[in-house]
Amino acid sequence: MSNARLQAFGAKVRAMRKQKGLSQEELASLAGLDRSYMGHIERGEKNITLLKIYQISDALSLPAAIFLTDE
Amino acid sequence: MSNARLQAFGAKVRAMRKQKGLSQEELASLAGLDRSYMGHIERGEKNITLLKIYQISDALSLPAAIFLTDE
DNA sequence: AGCATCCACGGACTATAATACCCATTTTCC
DNA sequence: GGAAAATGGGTATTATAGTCCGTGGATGCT
Repeated sequence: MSNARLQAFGAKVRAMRKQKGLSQEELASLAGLDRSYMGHIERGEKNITLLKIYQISDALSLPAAIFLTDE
Repeated sequence: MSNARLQAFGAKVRAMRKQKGLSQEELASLAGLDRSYMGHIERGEKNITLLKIYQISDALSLPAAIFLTDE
């Protein structure tokens, strides 16, 4: 599994996570996700489901929509 | 599977689909999905994956972000 | 050097999304 | 009222999302 849109999503997550000064493991814990899964997401290797997207956006206190690219 | 955010997503898909004057079957066909699956999505019964969200937004020629609620 | 933190990546397993059917019910329109 | 179109909702199977464990490499710090 690999796709430009998934990579764009993951890159956005990573950027926002770093902006908050969190490690992958810290964000994963906040979002209630597995640490290695968070790594796969940021690398764009997984086709994440909608509710997981919300778990991450909740953990970062950001609207979920900002993680989706326009194109 | 049932959840307020999934229902909100489905409601948005339905609203946009009707605005374009399409049937579930027509939209499903445009998006390359099964008609009954589209029904489940609109009713908020499925936790859709990111790439499927894009398939639907592409079919409707709308940005994917508009289907995600802020809360 | 040694220790700690962070991340990439993999394997094995479980849960569930997604596909492809089906039939019943509702809605639409003549 | 009746036919056709549109939708609701179920079932069974396959594909894959997601979990849980580990290993190794890179970096920084004392």
